[in-house]
Amino acid sequence: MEIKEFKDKFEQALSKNESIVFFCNCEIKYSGRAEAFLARGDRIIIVKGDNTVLVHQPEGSSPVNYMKPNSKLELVKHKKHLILKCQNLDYKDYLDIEIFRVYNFMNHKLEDGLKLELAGNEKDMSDMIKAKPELISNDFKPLSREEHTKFGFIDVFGHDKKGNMVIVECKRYTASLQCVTQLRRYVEKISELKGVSISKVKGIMASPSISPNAKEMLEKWKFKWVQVNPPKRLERYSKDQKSLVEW
Amino acid sequence: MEIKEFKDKFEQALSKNESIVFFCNCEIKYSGRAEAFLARGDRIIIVKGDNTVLVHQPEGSSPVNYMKPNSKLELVKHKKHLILKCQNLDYKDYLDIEIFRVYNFMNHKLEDGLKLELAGNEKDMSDMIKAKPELISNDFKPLSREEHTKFGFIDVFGHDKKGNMVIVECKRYTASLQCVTQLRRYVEKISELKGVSISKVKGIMASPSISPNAKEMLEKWKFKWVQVNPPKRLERYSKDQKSLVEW
DNA sequence: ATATAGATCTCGTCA
DNA sequence: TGACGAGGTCTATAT
Repeated sequence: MEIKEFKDKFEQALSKNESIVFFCNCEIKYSGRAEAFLARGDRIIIVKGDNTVLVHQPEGSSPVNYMKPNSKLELVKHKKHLILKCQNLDYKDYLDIEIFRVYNFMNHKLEDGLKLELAGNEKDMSDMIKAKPELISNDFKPLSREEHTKFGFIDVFGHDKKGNMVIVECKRYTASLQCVTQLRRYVEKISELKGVSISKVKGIMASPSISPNAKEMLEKWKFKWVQVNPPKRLERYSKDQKSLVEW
Repeated sequence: MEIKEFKDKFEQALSKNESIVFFCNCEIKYSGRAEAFLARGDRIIIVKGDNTVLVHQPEGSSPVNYMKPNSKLELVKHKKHLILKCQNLDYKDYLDIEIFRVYNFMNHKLEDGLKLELAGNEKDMSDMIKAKPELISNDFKPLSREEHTKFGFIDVFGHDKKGNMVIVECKRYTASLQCVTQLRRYVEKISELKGVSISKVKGIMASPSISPNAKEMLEKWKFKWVQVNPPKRLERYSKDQKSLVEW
C-alpha cells in the first residue's frame, strides 16, 4: 500500500476513534519505564479507539511492544517513510514505530462494552471452602471470607474445636514458596494483631498441588496443606459444546 | 462480508500459516484452566502463523480471550453462522468464537524472527550494583551476582567490612510487602545453609521506592532500604529521536 | 516437565 | 492516587 494512502486512511480512522489494524515492515524504539529496540521485521500493529497501541510479532501470545490507553498518537514523515510516534505522559512512555512498508490496512468502528464472566478463580475457591468447610477438615469452622480488611487479605478465616485460629490461603495452581511466605505473613500478622500466641494460629494452604520446597517450608512452619481443586461453575458450557461438536 | 467468502479466505490463509486479523461481531465461550463467557459484541480477532489466537475488545491493553501457540483451529458451520473452534490439548483449553458478522478481514504472510533488545530490567540493575557497589554503601563488597544457585535466586551477594554477609534484592519498581518477605526468605536460607547467625546476614532492598508497610516490615527485620533506580543503557535512542522530532 | 521469579506485567479493589 | 494481590497471568531460565 502506498504511504500516502496509508497516512490518509490512518489519520481519518484515528480521528474517528475507530479500531485500526495493519500489517507492516517496521523498526521499533521504546523509551520509558525501560528501554527497548526491535530491528526491522514484519509485524501486526493494533490501534484501538482508546488509543491503546499493540505491536505483535507473527508468533507468540504477548505483544512485543505496547502503549497503554490514552496515548497521544501522531504519524510523521521521516525520509521516505513514516514514524508512528506514540507518547503516554502519565507513564512517561514513548514508542516510535518507523514504518517502511504497509502490507494491509483495516479500520472499523467497533461497539462492545461487555464484560467477561469468569468462574474458577481464587475467589470462587474461597467461596466454596466457606460453604464446604469439611474440604479443609471436619474440625474447621469458617467465620469469614474476608478480603481487604484490617487483618489483611486473608482468603478464609475461622477456628477449630481446640480454640485455635485458622487461616486458609487458597491458590488455584501449584502452591510455591512465595505462597507459603504469604501464608506465614498473614499468620504472623493475625498473631500480632489479636495478641495470640503464634502456636494458636494455624496456617492452611489449600491448592490442587504444592511444590516440594514449598511443602518443606510449610512443614517447617507447622502449617498444613490440603488438596483442593478450584471449582468451575460454568462447566456446562464445555459440556454443551461437546454435545454439539465432538472435540 | 459474506460468511462464505470469509470462510474461504480464512481457511486458505490458515492452511498457509499466514497471519490473520478480522473484525467481527461474536460471542465467546472458554473452558479450560477456568470457565468464561462473553456475550455478543464487536471484537478484533488475531490468528497468528503459529496458531496463537487473540481476542481483543475495542478498548484496553489485554486480550479478553486467547489461546496459546500450537492450538488446533477449525471453522465450523452452526445455524446460519460460523464457530471458530480452538483447542489446545497441552493446556486442556477450549475456546469457541461464535461469529455472527464479519466486518473486515485481512491476511498476510509475515516474516520476522527478531528479538527485542531490552534494557532497564532487574538483571541490568543487579549488574550495575555489582559494578558500582558504592550504590549500596561504601562498606559493601559484592562477591557474586548469582541467580539459580544452590543458595537461591539472590540478585547480589557479598559482605561488608565487619564480616557480615550481605544479600541485596533488587526491584525495578516500588518494593512491596511481598518483596520484603522474599528478601527475608533468602536471608534465612543463607543463614541456615552457611551455618551463620541470622544477625550476621544483612538484607538490603534496592529499589526506586518502597511502600510504607514494606518499609515497616523491613525495619522490623533489621533490613535496610537503599534507593536505586534501574539503569537505562539504551537511553541514547530516546535522545536521538528527540533531536529528530521534538516531543 | 517442574520450579522459580521477573514483567514496560495488567487488572480490579479498597482505603 | 497508592497499596495490595490475583492472573486462564506470560515468559525466560535452570534443574
